[in-house]
Amino acid sequence: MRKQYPFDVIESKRQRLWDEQTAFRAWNPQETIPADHPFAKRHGLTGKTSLADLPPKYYILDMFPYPSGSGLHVGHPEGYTATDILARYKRARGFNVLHPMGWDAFGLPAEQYAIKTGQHPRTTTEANVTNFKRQIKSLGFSYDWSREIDTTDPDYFRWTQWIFLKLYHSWYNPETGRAEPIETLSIPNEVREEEERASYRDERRLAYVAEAPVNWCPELGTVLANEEVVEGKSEIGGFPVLRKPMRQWMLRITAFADKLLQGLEEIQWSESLKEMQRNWIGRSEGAEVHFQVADKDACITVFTTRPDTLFGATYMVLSPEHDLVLALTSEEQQKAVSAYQDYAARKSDLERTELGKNKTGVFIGAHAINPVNGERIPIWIADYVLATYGTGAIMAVPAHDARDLEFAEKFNLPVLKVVQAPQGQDSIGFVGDGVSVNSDFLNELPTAEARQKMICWLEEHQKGSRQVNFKLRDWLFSRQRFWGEPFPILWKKGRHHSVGEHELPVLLPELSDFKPTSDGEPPLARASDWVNMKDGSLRETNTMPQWAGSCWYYLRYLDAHNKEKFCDRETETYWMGSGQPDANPGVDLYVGGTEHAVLHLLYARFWHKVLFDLDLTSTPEPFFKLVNQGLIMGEDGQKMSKSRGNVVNPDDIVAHYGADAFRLYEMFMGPLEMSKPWNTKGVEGVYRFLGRVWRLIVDEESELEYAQKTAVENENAEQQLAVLRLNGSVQSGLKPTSEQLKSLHTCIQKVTEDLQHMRFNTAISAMMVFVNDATNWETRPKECMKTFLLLLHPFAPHLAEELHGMLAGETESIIAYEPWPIHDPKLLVEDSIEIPVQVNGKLRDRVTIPCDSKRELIEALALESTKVKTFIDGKSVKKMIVVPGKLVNIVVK
RNA sequence: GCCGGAGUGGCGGAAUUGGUAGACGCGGCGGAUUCAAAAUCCGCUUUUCGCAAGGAAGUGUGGGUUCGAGUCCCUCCUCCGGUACCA
Repeated sequence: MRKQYPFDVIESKRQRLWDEQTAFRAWNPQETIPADHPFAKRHGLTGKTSLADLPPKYYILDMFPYPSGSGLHVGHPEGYTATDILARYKRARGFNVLHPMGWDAFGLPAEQYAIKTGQHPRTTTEANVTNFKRQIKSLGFSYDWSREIDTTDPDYFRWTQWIFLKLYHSWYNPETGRAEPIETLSIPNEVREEEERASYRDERRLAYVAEAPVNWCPELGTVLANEEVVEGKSEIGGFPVLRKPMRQWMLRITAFADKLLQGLEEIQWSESLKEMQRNWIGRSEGAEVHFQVADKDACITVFTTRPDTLFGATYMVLSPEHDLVLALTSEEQQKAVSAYQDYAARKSDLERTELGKNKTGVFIGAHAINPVNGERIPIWIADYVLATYGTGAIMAVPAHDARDLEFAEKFNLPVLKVVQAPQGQDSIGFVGDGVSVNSDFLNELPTAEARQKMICWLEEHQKGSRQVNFKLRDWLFSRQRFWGEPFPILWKKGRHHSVGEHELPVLLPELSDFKPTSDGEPPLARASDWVNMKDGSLRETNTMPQWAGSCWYYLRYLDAHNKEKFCDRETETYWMGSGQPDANPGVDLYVGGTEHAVLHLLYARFWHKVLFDLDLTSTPEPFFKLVNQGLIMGEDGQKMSKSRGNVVNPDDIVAHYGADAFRLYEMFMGPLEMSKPWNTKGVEGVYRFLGRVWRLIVDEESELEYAQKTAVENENAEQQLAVLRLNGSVQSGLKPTSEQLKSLHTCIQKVTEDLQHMRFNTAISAMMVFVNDATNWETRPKECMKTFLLLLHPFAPHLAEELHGMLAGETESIIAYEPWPIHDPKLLVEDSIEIPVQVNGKLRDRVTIPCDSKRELIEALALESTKVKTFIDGKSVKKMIVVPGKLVNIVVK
C-alpha cells in the first residue's frame, strides 16, 4: 500500500529537532532560559527569570505507567494523547506548561520474574523502561524529558523515605485537626517510665507498628492492603487471601477521613469518582451504646446508626475475634465457642464472601442488659459481625435489620417490632424510616426525631454518646518483598527508631535470591550483613508498597533534580498555583484510568494533606481537575487481553500509519471518558484525512520526484524532503474570499470550543469539514492554510510542524510556540438564513429569510409556502411560534 | 441488593439553554480515472410505501409535561463500572 505521505521520515525528523532544541522544557522560577529557546522568544524573556516574569502556569499530568514487560498497549496513549493535545494547546495560549513523564517502576512482576529466572529486578526494570520510553517517544508527546523520574532511582526514593520519616515523626492532633511534629504531643504526667513514654509516643505516630489481623496472601508471600483485596482474592494474580494476625507498619489515614471527605467538595472530579471515594471512606453517623453484662463486671460497647430501635434489641452479637469473648463465655459454652472461633479463623475472606448469607453463630452463655428497658438479652458470637468495623460488636434488632432477622429466624431469637412501616408495608423486616412504636418515650416519633431523642437520652444517662464511624481502615504499609523502598527504620531491643535524614537513601542490599527465607522472613532478611548493624541494631526487612512512590511523584516533577530538598518551595508555589490568584490550586489536569479511583488517588491525597499540614506543600489538595479516560476494548468489543488475542500493539499502528494518525484516531473514536472498541479501519479514515491535508499543501509531482529519489538514496530520505514543492493552488498574498474565511473561522471557533471542553472527537470532525471544503477551493490562500495548521498541530504535531516549516520557512518560530488563532465573529455573520417551518410540530418546509427579519415578515413568509399551505388548508391557525433564528411552528386546528 | 454511568442507522459516534435527529468517520452501493488493479476523486446510503413528486414511522419500553422531547418528569427493561454481612 502506498503511503499517504512520508510520515515515517517526517516524524523521526520532527522528534529529533524537538529533542535538539529541548523544545518542551518547562521553566522554573530562577532558571536561566537560553535566549534562543522558543519559549524565551515567544515570551520575550531573557536571562534569569523570577516568579513574576513567568507566564501563568499550567500543570498537566498523566498517571505515570508501571513499565511492564509487555510494553505499551493502546490504552496508555489514549490518556497521553489527550493531555498532549491540551499541553500543546495551552502552550499556544501562552501558558508555561509543565507536562512530565516518569516510571512507577517498583512492583511485583519484576520480582516474580527474578525469582523464576534469577535476573535482578533492576535489570528487568531498566529494560522495560527503555522499551516504554522508546514507544512513548515514538508518539511525539511534548514531555519535558529533563524531569523524567523513576521511583526505583535512589535519588528519587531517598525522598520517598524522607516523607515516610515525616509521617513517622508526626502525629494527628485532634484539637488542631492537623498533622503536627511528634514533639508537640504532650505525654500525660502519670506516664513516667521512659519506656512507657516512648511507647505512648510510638502509638500515636502517623506511621506506627501494630499487631493486627492482616490480609495474608500465601501465593504472593506478602500481606496486602484492604484496597488490594478484591472479593477475597489478591488484586494482582487473583490468589486467595487469608486473615492472619501479624505485626505490620500502618499509616494513620483514618485520622484524615473527614478531611479526605470534605476535600472532595473543592475539586473538579467526576461525580462517580468522588462517590467511589466517599463510599470507600464510608462515613456514617450514629451512636455508641454501652450494654452492661449481667452478673459480670464488664461492658459491651456497640455502634449503631439506628439508636431509635434500641427498644427492639433482643440479643447481641460479638465478632468471633472480640476481646471480651473469652472473659464472658460461660463454662458450659466454652467448648462450642472456641470451636466456632477456630472455624471462623480458618475461613478465608473468599469463603466468607461465598458463604455469604448462610448465618452461623454460637451462644456464649452470657447476657447483657438493654440499658433502655433493663431487659436481659443473650450474647452470641457470629462471623457476620466484623471485628474491623465499629466496635466489633452489635446490638441486634431483628425486626428492622435484614441480617439480624435472618439470624434470629435461624436460631429462634425473639423479634420485636419497634418501627411502624408506612401504610401497606410489613413492619417486620422494614429497614427504612417510619414511626417508633413499642418504644416508651419514643412512641409516635418519626425515625429522624426518635434517633436524636435517643442519643440525648443515652448521653444524659451516660449509657452512650453520639458517634461517627468510618469504613476506612488504617493503611497497611509494609510488604514482605524485595523490590520496593526499604524502610528508613532500625530496630534495637525490640523498639524501632528512625535512620537519620542525612543517612538517606537507605539502599536495597545486593541479593541473588529474592525468595522469602525458609522461616518466612522477607527476602531482605537474607542480607544479614545489611540487616545487622555494627551497633547491634537491626534493619527493618519489610519494604514499602508500590503505592509509596506514586503518592508524591507529581511534586518531584516540579524540581526533579533538587539534591537538598524534595522540592523547592518557590517552585512548588508557582506550579501548584498558590502564588497566582487566577491559577487552579494543584495539578491543573490529571488524566488516568479508573482503576486508581480508591487506591492511588486516596493514598496520594492523604500524603498530600499530611505534607500540607506540615507546611511542606501549599495546597490542601493535589489534583484540582481529574478526568478518567475510558477503556479501549478490542476489535471484538471485549476487553483487550492476551488470552483473547485481541490486543492491539501501538508499534504496529505507528509503523503502518504513523504516530499522527494513531493519535488522531485515538481521539476520534469517541468521547475520552467513554469506553469504546478499537477498529483499525477507523485508523485508515483519519490516515486518509492526514493525506488530504498533505496534498492540500504539497505538490504531487514533487512528491513523485521525492519518492523516486528516496527509492535510490534511501538513507537520505530526510534531506530529500527539500525537493518537495508547494501545491500550485497555495498562493501567498492572496486575499481569501469571504466563503474561505467563513469556513476557516467556523473551524477555529469549533476547535477552540471543543478543546476547552476536551471534546476531541468533534474538534477533529470540524477539521475534516474544513479540509473537505478546502479541497474544492481553486486557490488556497497561504495564510488560511497556515492558520489551519495551527489548529491541527496539537492533534497531529509532526505533520503540522513539517507543513508549517514548508509554508513559513524553517527560520520562523516552530509551530509549537505560535499563538493560537482567534476567530472573528464578524466573519461568521450571515445575511440570510434558512429556517424550518413546522405545522403542529412537524417539519413541512424550509424558508430562507434575511437575518434581521421582523416577526411579522417571518410569519408571512412561512404562511406563503405552498407546502405549508397544503397542511393548513381548511384549518384555522390558532397560534404561531417564532423562535428568532431557529424556526417557525404553526399551530392549526 | 445498593451507588454511579450508558442505551441514537449495518458500525464508531454528532446534535449549545427543549427548536431541521443521524454532523464527521467506517462499511456498503454507483460512477470517474486505469489495459487492469491499488490509490485517488465525485455521488448515494435510517427504515418503509411510491415510477416520481411526496408521504408515513423513527433516538431501549410504557406513560406524562409542552406549540414542539434524543434532550425535562415518572415506570419498567438491558448493558457497563464500583461496592457489598459496614450494624
